[in-house]
Amino acid sequence: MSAAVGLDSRLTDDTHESLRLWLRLLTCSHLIENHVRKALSAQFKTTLPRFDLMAQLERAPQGLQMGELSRRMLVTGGNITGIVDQLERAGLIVRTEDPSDRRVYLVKLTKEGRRQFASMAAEHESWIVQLFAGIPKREQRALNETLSRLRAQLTREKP
Amino acid sequence: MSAAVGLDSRLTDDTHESLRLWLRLLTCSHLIENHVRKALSAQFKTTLPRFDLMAQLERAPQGLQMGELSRRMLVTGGNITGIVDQLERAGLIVRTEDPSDRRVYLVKLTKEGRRQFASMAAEHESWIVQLFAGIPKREQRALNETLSRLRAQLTREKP
DNA sequence: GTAATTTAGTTGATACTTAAACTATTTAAA
DNA sequence: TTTAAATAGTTTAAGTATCAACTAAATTAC
Repeated sequence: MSAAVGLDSRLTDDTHESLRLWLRLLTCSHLIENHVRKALSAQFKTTLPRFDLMAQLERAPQGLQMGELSRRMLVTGGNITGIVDQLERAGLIVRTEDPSDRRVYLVKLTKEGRRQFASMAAEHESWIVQLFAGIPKREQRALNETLSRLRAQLTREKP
Repeated sequence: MSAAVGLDSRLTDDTHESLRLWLRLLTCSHLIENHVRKALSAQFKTTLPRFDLMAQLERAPQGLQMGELSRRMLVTGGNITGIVDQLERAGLIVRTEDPSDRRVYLVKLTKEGRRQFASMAAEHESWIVQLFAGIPKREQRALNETLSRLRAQLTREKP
């Protein structure tokens, strides 16, 4: 392959569509992530990974195993251990033992965790709505539909 | 890490469109990022940030300042210092002094850096094309167009 | 022309992340 | 049943990331 290609600026017409798309996707993700991270830090003195983990638990009131958190958040298990440790130390979540399988923890939000998450989630949603405000709902739906198919494809038939 | 359910499972219909869109965007980014990171590690014993930094330099043969790398890669300056240190130690890039402004370094690829990047870039592009293979070109163009507008919006009127 | 401010880059502390090696438990096989 | 294999979670080392505090150099203001 002769023409070496760059990451996001100076892309010419002959550049493959997919590569350009990937770079835009990555750029948009980083921009939004950076915005949300700063806002979470400024307004709630917390971090994005902690917020994400609490969001997972909020949606699973029965609790989630460490491995399930790892799969849902797309990060490795060791990572989950660290974040859970911190949130547990802060009293926002608890590891519950499973009597039927002693290798397993069921992680759940505490009452205080649910309370704090509720106030953060409302703010978080309004930030996101703001950030996407310039994109018409119709287009957002189309984007959503395509990304949904992309995601299905990316998770299919893996090692 | 295994094939994952993803960040956006179990969302109900009443969830706002923008929030759902954001979670899908993030999930797709992470899935592709994870794939590329593993491939870079397995085939070239390198990392995504190092590859990204070299890609920036490949497109700027005149060299880039540390601060310009920071802005383009959407990461903080201290981070750039660390990655540049490593790539320089490996002989793939060099810090060049700018006689007209002694605070500044101009960072450039070495000959060996260009050589290594060329072989990685070709592979990288083929991975990306593969990952997007199931999305029709027409849709990729539409997605690209929307993301381009989103990006413009997200970067407008900032600090 | 000197002082104050801004800009470029680095450093240090802390947190996030991966991969690989590890412990403990459960399941399957012999 | 004893052993082997698989699974759940943790630990460790190294890389990546932020932010805030720092040094050095260039600009601006007076």
